[in-house]
Amino acid sequence: MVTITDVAKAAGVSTATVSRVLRNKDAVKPATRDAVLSTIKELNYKPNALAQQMRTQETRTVIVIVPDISNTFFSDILFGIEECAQKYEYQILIADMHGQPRIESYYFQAIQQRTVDGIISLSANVAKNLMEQVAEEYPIVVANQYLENYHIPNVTIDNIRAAEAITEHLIRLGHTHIAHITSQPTTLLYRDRFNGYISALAKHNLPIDLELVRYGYSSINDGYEQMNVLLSLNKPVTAVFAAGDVMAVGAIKALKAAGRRVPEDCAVVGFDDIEISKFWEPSLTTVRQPKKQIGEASFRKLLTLMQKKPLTQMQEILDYEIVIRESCGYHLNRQVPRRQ
Amino acid sequence: MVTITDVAKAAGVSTATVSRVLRNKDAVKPATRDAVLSTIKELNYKPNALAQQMRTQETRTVIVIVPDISNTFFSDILFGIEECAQKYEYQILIADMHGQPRIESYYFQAIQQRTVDGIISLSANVAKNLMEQVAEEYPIVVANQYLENYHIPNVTIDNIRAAEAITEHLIRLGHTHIAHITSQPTTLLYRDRFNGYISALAKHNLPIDLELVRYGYSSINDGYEQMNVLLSLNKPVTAVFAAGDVMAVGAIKALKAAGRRVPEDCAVVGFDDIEISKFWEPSLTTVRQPKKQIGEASFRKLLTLMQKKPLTQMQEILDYEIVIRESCGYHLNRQVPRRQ
DNA sequence: TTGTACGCGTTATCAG
DNA sequence: CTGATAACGCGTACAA
Repeated sequence: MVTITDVAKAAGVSTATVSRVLRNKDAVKPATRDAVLSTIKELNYKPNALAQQMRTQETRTVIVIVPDISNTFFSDILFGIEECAQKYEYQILIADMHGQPRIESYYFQAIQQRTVDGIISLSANVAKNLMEQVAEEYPIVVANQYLENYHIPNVTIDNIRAAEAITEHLIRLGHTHIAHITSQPTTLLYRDRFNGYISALAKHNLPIDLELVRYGYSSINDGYEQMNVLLSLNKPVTAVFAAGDVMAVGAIKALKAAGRRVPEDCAVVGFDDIEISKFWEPSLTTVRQPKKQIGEASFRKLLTLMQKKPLTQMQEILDYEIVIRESCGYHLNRQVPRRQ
Repeated sequence: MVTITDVAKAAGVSTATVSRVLRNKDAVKPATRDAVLSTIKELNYKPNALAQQMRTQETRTVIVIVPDISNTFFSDILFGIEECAQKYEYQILIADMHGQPRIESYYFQAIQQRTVDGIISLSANVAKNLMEQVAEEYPIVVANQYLENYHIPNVTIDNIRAAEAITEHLIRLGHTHIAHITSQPTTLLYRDRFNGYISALAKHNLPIDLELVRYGYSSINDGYEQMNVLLSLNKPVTAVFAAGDVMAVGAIKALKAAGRRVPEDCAVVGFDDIEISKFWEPSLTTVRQPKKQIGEASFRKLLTLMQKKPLTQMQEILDYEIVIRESCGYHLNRQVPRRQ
């Protein structure tokens, strides 16, 4: 391995000068600079990043903790993060949790080992004490998710209002018996969406039937199974609000398998607006989260933290948008499905 | 920041002893070990990974270069890599190319900077000279992809035979006019699949019409557009072999949009067996690649390289499997669609 | 069983 | 403009 010392010797200068040429900052006589550059090329010298990082105490690397990278919702957020990071010459590492919370904890340790300068977590499932302790000392931003009573910077949409809005969309279409398929209520995110759903029903004086609220995790299969449970209840449900597009897709499959048409016999709406939603049949009415912007905003927040500048706001709330496609039945020129 | 020296001082021992306790290798008197451990806990000392890596000259980190992480095909391979890496206590970094080849080059540089111990590339789009030069000196494995005349270890299936097999499956179902939607022929992978397709047709004395071979990239939309081109040709096509499931899905959408039933009016088969394929309607007949095993095998190969052990075989060919679902029409109790 | 001392490859400080 | 030299935090001969 060729080091800076080798280059210095070969070029007949000191290592300091080579370093200066490399960092292109301090003044160096053009002649010596050229000499150094040519020997660098000649020896095919590559600076040892490890040594640099150790010396400067910064890695210019940020780790993003992703619950499940195969979900395009997360990869879209990631894209926003990466684009923004590139501008500021930061490198992004991706840590896929594969649903194992201990992986997140692991990376929360990693930052204490100085191998990254900051963390963006799209999960926030770490134990509260570890999270707060680490966040006190190191740059950490939580995106998409957030936690009650935590003092950790985060970026999200207003999940309560968004859930309320899409539920009201169904209500406006005439539905009065709307089911809700959601994920684990231990996650604040899903509690918010649930609350938005309930609040919309209440606002319109619709009956609230908690049996119509079904809890899965977040896979297609979970949506499928919970929809089957709903069907087995034999209740007059004419619409379903799934707290995520992936589960909505599963619900649609279950309905079709049971011989129900979507949206004619039962409307379905989702949440997130992932890539597949517009390709699905029927295409999905859903809440679009500004995924790329969530990514950008969270990186910017993290950058402020890493630069030790003051944070103007702890919590950043971005705008959502209701995307109306086929699965809600909006475009049908007919009445709401009759209750069974 | 608390360093090993701080711990040593506080515990009243030398840094060497602290280091020994940490690495749990050399003999240390139980009493002193306990003392050291308790002060470590007390001071909340975390070893600086950067310094460790610099000292040992290894990072126990491997980078995986992925063309597009939002494609579940790649995330499934990644899963196999990660699982295997964990066993050997290696860390995985994911580098998403977002279709930009220069990102791959960037990471090929990264290894020369010692920030990772090895590279697994699922892309292999780097310039040949850079690739070979780097591979000569550093541990590199190419998976899924491969290159002609390169001396770089790689793991794949036999794409030629697999393509031939699935084309023959269509032929056995009675199809004689089979189109092929594929990706850029600059990629050896797709040339192989094309060759398998041609070879199957030739073997069964079927006419070869190169106008029925359409080139997109690899998105749903590419499949959609190329299928529309095929339709506009007004040729008696009754089956389509798409060189990837994503494009197959696009083709199915185009067929449906044109009012053709799949598989009744036109059969479609894909390649890869990605997650969505079994959920799509109709579910996709395809070639299943052993994604997890590809991941595992490529990590194992890389490990051998990193340990500087001799490689028994440069090229590892894994088994594929034809997965028969709905889209090929195998389960229909009817004749092959009549040609238009 | 433990401590001393050196070096990993850089960058930054301080003289010159 | 350039060169010595001291860190950065750790692991490891070597000595004790």
